[in-house]
Amino acid sequence: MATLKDVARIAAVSPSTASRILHGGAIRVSSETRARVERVARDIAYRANSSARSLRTRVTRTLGILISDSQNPVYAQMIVGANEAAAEHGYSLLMMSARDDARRAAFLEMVAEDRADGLILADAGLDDVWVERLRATGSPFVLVNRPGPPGAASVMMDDARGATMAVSHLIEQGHRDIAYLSAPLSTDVGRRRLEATRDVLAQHHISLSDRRWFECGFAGEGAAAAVDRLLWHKEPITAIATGSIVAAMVAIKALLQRGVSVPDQVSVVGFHDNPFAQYMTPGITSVRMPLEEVGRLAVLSVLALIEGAEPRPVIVANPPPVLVVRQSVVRRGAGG
Amino acid sequence: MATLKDVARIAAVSPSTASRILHGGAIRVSSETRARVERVARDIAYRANSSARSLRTRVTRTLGILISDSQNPVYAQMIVGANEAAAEHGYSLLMMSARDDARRAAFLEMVAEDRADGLILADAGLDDVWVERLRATGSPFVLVNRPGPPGAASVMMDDARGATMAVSHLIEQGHRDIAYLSAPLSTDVGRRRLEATRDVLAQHHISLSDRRWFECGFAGEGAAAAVDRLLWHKEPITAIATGSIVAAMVAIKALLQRGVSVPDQVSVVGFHDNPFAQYMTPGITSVRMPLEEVGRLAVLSVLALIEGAEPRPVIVANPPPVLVVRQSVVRRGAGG
DNA sequence: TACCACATTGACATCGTTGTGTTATCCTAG
DNA sequence: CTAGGATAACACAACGATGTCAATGTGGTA
Repeated sequence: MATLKDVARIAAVSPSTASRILHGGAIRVSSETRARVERVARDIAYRANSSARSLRTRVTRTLGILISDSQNPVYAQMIVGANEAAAEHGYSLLMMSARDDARRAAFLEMVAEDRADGLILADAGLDDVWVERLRATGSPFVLVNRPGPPGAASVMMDDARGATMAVSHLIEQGHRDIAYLSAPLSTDVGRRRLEATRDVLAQHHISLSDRRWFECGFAGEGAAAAVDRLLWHKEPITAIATGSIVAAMVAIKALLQRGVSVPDQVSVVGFHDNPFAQYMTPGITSVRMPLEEVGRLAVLSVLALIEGAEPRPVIVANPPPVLVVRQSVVRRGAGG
Repeated sequence: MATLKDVARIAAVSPSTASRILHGGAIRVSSETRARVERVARDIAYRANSSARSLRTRVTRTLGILISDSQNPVYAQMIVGANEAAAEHGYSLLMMSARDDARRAAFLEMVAEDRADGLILADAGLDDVWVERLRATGSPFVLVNRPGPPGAASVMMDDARGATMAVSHLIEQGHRDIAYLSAPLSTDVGRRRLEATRDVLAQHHISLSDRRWFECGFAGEGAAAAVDRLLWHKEPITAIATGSIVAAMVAIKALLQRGVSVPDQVSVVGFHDNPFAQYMTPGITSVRMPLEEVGRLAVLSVLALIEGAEPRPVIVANPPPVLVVRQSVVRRGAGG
C-alpha cells in the first residue's frame, strides 16, 4: 500500500505538504506543487490509512448502531434512513444485533475503544442500566424511540398520536367493541401505544376491559392465542387494534383460519406499515410511522452531539403518522 | 481516556510489559506483576485504542458488507447469519447499502483505506467491472450468491435445486400449464432460477412459451402486470412459479383482486421464505433457502481468505433447500 | 567463586498521518 | 541597501500500541 510518505518522496515534497494538499483544506501551496502531488497520488493510487488518521485526529467517521432484530422490517426501514444520512455526511455504520447482553456490552465498548464516534441505540429491549452506564462515560449516543434519562439525546416518534389515529379510525367507523393487542409492555413504545389507545377509548366512554387486551410480542407472538381467547369467551368485539403490524397480520390470519371474516365480522387495524401489509388479503389498514426519518434523525442527532451540541429529546414531526386505509377495516355492520 | 502508558505508569511497569499482559497471549510474567497490571487496567477502565492497534498490527477486525437493499427480507436474513458469525469471531460488520455506484465505489475503498480486513459483496446488481477492479487490488472479498471470475471466492446457494423443487412440486400436483415470474435476468440468480425451471419443465415435456414467462423485480415489480397479461390473453394456466417470494405475494394479491381464486383456480409457489409468507391468505407454499447460512459462510470465507486460504467458490449444502408447504398450491383440479 | 541458563522486564523504533512551529526565499518599501 | 512582511515548504513531535532486542536479576552448578 502506498503511504503519504511515498507520495511525498516521489513528488519531492515533505509528508506534511503532501498531507495538506491531499487532505487539508484550502491552504497556500504553489499550484505546480499541488498539481505534482495530486498527480503522484493518483498515479500510485494513494489511499489514506484510516487507522493512522483516526489515531491522530481522534475521529473515526463511524457510528455504531445497535438493533434489536434486524429481521423486523420496522428496524430495516430505520436502517435505510440511518444509512442514507450517514452516507451523506461521510460516515459509516458499524452494525450490531442486540442478541444478548454480552453483545450489548461489546457494543457499548465501541466508543471507548475509539472504533466509533457515537452510538445509536435502536434496541427496544435495552435495559436502563445500560443507558446509565453509557451515560457515565460521556460518549455521544442517542436513544431511538425510547426516552432517556434527563440530559440524554433521543429520537422518538409520536406513537401516542399514531395509536390515537388508529383507534379513532375504528371509532369513526362505528366500532365500540374493540380489543387491543399490545406490543410488549416491557418496552416504552408498548406502554405509550397502550396508554394512548386507552385514552381515546375513554374519551368516547369506552373502557378497555382486561378481557379485551393482550400483550403480544413485536413479532406477533401471542396474537393467535389472544384471538382464541376472544373467540372462546365470545367477546362481542367488532374490531381489533394492535400495537404492531405483525400482530395485526397474525391476528387476521388467526381470525380467518377460525372462520371469522375480516373485515366483515371483525375489523383489524395495524401499527407501522410495510410493503407486505398491502399484499395481505385483506390489505391491512395501518398507521404509517416515519421510520426512515427516525433513522435519519438519529444519525443527525449523534452528529450534532459529536459537534458539541447539547443532548436533547427530539420528536419526529415530519412526515406525520399517516393512516393508510386498505381493506381490513370497514364501517361497523357494513359486513355480513 | 486511559492509555496503556497510564496503566504502565501507575502499575510501575513499562508499556511493553503492560501490553503483553493485557493483550499478549500466554507469556511469562510474574503473577504479581500480572495481577497488578490487570488490577490497574480495571481500576482506571483502560480500553485499548483500536486505531492505534490497527495501525500497528494492520488488522481491524472489521468486515465490510455491501447490501443491495436492506429492506428486502432476503438480505435481512443473510445479515442475521453474517452478524452471528462475525460476532463469534470477534469481528464487526461495517454495513453499506448499494444505492448507487458512488456508494459502491466508496465501499470498495474500505479495504484500501484499511477500514476493513475484507469485504462481503451481497449485491445482486453489482456489475462485473467492480468485481474485476476489486480483484486487481488483491483484497480479500467474497461474492454472495453470484459467481465470480475464476480465482474469486463466492458463496452461492443451490438456486437451481431450489427452483427445481418448486416447479417439481407443481408438476407433482398435476399442473402442466405453468407460468413463471422470473427474478431480474440482469442478475445471475434470476438466470439460474429461470434456467432450472425451464429444465424441469422440459424434462416433463412442457415448454415455457414466451407468453408464459415474465421478468419481474425482486420487490415484485411487474408481477401484477404479468398476471393481467396472463388473464387478458386467457392463458389457460393452473399454476404460477416465481423467482422471488415477493413476486409470489404480489401475484397472489393480483389474482385475488381480479376474482381468480388462489389456490382453487391457480396455484402459486414462491422462492425464498420469510415470516410473512405464513401470514398471507392463502399461506404461501415456498422454497426455503438457507439464507442465514449463506451469511455465515460468507463471513467464514472472508476470514479464511484473510488467514491466507485460497479463494474458492462454495455452494451451501446444509441446510438444503426445503419446500415449505402451505396453502397456495393444491392438486390440479382439486379446487373449484 | 565464577559462570551460565533462564526468567522477567524495559528501551526504543515503528505503524501513517497531522499540525505546530520554523526556516528559506523573495518582494517591496523606506 | 536593508528591514520587514508575505509566501512556500519542511522538520519534528506527537497519537497509542506492539514487538524486537537488550538488559537486568535470580538461582544453580562446576
